[in-house]
Amino acid sequence: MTIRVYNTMTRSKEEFVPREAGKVAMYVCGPTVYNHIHIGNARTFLSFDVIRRYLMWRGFQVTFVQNITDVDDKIIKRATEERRTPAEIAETYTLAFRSAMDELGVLPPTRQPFATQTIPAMIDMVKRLIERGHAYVADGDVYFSVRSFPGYGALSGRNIDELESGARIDVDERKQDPLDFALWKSAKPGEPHWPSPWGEGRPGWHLECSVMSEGELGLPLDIHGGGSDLVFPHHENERAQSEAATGTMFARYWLHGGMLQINAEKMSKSLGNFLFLKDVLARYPAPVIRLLMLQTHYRSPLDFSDARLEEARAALERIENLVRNLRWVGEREPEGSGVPRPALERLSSAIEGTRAKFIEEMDDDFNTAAALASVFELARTANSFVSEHQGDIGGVERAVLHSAEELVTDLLGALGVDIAPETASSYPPDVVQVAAELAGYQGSDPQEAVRALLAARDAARSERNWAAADAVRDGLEMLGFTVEDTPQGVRVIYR
RNA sequence: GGCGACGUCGCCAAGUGGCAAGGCAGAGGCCUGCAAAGCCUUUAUCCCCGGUUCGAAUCCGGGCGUCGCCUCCA
Repeated sequence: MTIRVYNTMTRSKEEFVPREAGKVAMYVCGPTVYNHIHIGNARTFLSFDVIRRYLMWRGFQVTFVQNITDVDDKIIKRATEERRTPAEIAETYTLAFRSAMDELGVLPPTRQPFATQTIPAMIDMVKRLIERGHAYVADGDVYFSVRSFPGYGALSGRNIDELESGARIDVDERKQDPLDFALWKSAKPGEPHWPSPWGEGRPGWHLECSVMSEGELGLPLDIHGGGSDLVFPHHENERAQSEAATGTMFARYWLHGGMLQINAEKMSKSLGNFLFLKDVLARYPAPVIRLLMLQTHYRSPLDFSDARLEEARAALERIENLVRNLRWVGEREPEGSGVPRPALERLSSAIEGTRAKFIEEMDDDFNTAAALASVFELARTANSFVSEHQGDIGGVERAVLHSAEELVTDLLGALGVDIAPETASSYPPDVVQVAAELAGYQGSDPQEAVRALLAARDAARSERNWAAADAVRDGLEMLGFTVEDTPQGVRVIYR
């Protein structure tokens, strides 16, 4: 079985064959650290986190490199506004970025180079481009000559002449062609600067990704990823620089994620309709946000809203309940005499079928929505099995149900969704007080207190004293517990 | 103006030639002392018009609508 990916370069799905068997060299454009990242940035990083995790799950050794762009016009602008140095701005938002990614559950990159620590290699690439006739110096600036690179436009599907006629490009006298872009910019007073053969200056956008990806991974990269708004000009220019400088293919597969929208419009800082990731994380747990993203294919536009977050929350609960139900059955002593063989075999084959379907869908350009559907179908099958046969669960059945539980957590884990285990250790201390009032509990241990409350409720129920029983349940629910009476007895969930 | 993507149930969404996945929400029912969880039942000639085909949501042409890129953008 092979994995197929949609390659922007060829506009088609292709079989994924890495340059070295079993290993994947992956580069995803990281943030320019001039502000907190927004939920649209987060979508892209989440999409590539899922791709990376899935490739790992499928047995590839993935080297994942993501840059931090810590020198840029926007950082300088922000620094001026806040009367801080660009380095301070960059540091502040680098730390914010890392902690937000961590909270979102995005795996840290294998390596995360900084643009400012790669300046000599950038200067070196600019030199190579000048030597090869792909760049020229003008007044302390260095420009890349797009006409010197025959494949320019191939990635984004445009040609130079059309771009020029469409032109909203500022005409700069120093450029030989309006589409030429800066490799090196001479520094104005007060701007960060580094010495170079062309005078004090700083690198242009695009250059850092070319240099860092090559430096960390070597060429060609297997996967180069980013949001679809980076296709032009950023990735087009990166590719032109790198291939012109090295004569080697830059990236084997170009993957681009769809835009996140709010009210059917792209969210962007310039439109002012953006949400910071940190603010969304303050209201919804990371797995809810991740599940919302997973329910749409990574290349499609995704409309983001509170309503969709609520839906995702409910959908995640369905999966969590499934796992909880399976664990609950698995932890009981098997008492039943067994389930008819055909029913058990249907369950077993559903479990195997789910794994196969999940892999088939994910192998097809990371179709997370369809892969998730296979898990939901298993939920129905396993839940009905339990509800139909709950009195007959024996050792064999228990083992099969346990394998279903393991499969669900494994598959969701492959997508980066951790199904939270029950954490009995973190019961709130207030429960002791409630237990003292309602159950005459004398001790100080929250877990014992809960047990005492449940025993008191049980006693009340057997006397058909519903008021007393419900008082216990209400007391527990006020503290965040959910009390459920199952055919196997009462269980309590704390979240 | 140029290039590109998309239009599938009330909402979200998968599905690129052969009986239209899944999630959320709604309705009815089962289970329960009541709940919770769960189960069952229930809602789609796939934007419109033509064409190709034995057969089209899926391919082709036209129309309408939405969005993205072309300028910093994930």
